[in-house]
Amino acid sequence: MHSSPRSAAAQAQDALPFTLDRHSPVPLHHQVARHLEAAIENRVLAPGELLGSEIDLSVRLGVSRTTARRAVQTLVGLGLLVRHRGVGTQVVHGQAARPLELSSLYDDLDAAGQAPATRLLRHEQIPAGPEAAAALGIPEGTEVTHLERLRSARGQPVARLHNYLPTAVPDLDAALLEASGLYRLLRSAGITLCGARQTIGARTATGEEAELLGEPEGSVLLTVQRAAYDDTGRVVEYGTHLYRASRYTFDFRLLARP
Amino acid sequence: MHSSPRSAAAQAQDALPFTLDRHSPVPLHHQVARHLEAAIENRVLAPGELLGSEIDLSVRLGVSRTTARRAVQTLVGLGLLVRHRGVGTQVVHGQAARPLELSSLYDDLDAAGQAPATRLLRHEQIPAGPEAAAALGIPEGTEVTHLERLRSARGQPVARLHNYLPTAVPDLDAALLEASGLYRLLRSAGITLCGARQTIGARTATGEEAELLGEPEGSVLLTVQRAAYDDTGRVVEYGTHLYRASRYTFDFRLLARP
DNA sequence: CAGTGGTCTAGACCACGGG
DNA sequence: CCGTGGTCTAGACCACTGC
Repeated sequence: MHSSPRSAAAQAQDALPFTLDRHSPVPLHHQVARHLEAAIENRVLAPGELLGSEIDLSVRLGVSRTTARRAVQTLVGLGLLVRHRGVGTQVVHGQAARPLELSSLYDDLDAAGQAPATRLLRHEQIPAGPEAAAALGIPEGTEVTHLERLRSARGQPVARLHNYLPTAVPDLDAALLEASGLYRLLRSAGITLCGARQTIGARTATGEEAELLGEPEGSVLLTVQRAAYDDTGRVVEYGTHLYRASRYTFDFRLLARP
Repeated sequence: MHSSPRSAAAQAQDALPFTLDRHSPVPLHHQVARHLEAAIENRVLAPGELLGSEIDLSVRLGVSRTTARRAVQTLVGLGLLVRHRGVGTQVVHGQAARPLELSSLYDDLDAAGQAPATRLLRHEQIPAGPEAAAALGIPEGTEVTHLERLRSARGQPVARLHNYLPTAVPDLDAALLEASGLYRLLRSAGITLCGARQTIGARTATGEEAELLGEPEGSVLLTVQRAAYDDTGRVVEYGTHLYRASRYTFDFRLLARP
């Protein structure tokens, strides 16, 4: 580590002359983490490269070791850095392993340039059936908001979406629902989703389903039931969806238990 | 919070008279987290119940606030506790939202009492094909270990599993492979998986696949491709699997990005 | 206003890994 | 051996909540 004239770690740190704003409302450790993340993203810090020690980092940034360490910890949690006791901290090899996201189909398609579109087939208040009631944790027959939507990408139907919301969400009109994803609208309404339980299966399509999705009868569908909850653990949305298996697959990441 | 004669929070804390072993190799914050988790699991701390403040907790346990806070933080990360500034920390409502695990099918079935069994159909060293090579990040034609297994539950076939390993794993014999899950064996061999990228789709079965799985030809299968990587981001296993959709669904949790 | 969680500091000791 | 990350402490100030 003391190879002359200067160690690789010291050189790596020289490439990080970013400044911190101590009067910003954004926490110091978060500022540090953001800058480190950007450096890794831009390959300023190459995969496998050793960062300087936490002590060095804290001294150079003028923060306590605890704060520097917390920033590093964040990136370790994101899978961008790896720490080895007695060795040091290095940028992870291979493609970064970003953690799982609670994805919105609309946003996913949008990000992939698939030109998503939505047709609102139903928007009503109905008494909750047994399945939706159980998933939402409310008594059967309670009034819930029910949505049925047909999602297309590049002009072709991809999915039929059924959603049940236990609370009436204001400002949830057809125009908005056809122009954006439901999760984005819920967030705008002040409902922050924290996670979801999800079940994926597959079966053949009924005649009605096949016609709606533009598939031959008996073709293969992916089925999804998803219950999304907020940060208090309350289920705020339950959906049961069908995807054309010929045009869609689920792609996501798993994290091992620590 | 100062209702006489004693606050609910104080009562809740009285139910946690656990002792800490300061000479144990297991960290204090982890001991605290384990005990808190058990208390929540056993409903000693009821959902929605307020814990005492972090200061109280640290004083009662005789640790610093930082240590107590770290334990609480762990459980917040696990989705068991929720914190609100100015209010306090409370046990999450509804069913606990345990985070996602990198599951082993064998262990999942075992835990569900489904009496899993494995038949080893193939175990060989072969040159990597284009798909496996790309997934493993190695040149095409490199020698890899290839496994083909048939997984059953309660005597009925459930899945056909193909696995590719870039390194020859010693002690990977038929007896072990038929008596346990692959991930458990890899862990025993010192390979610790950290996460995985996964794609789930569906299609109909070919005649050969249908026969192997005991399904009629043309029945629906769930398809899974999974690349598992270790803590350095290197892919250490690639698998492509088929599941009988009539007998299996994927059940897992998603966490929203923070 | 008092109490809460959120952040930050400047120290300390330990366990591990490499030279 | 020394440097690393892993843990822990005792204090401090702030922003937010509810009364």
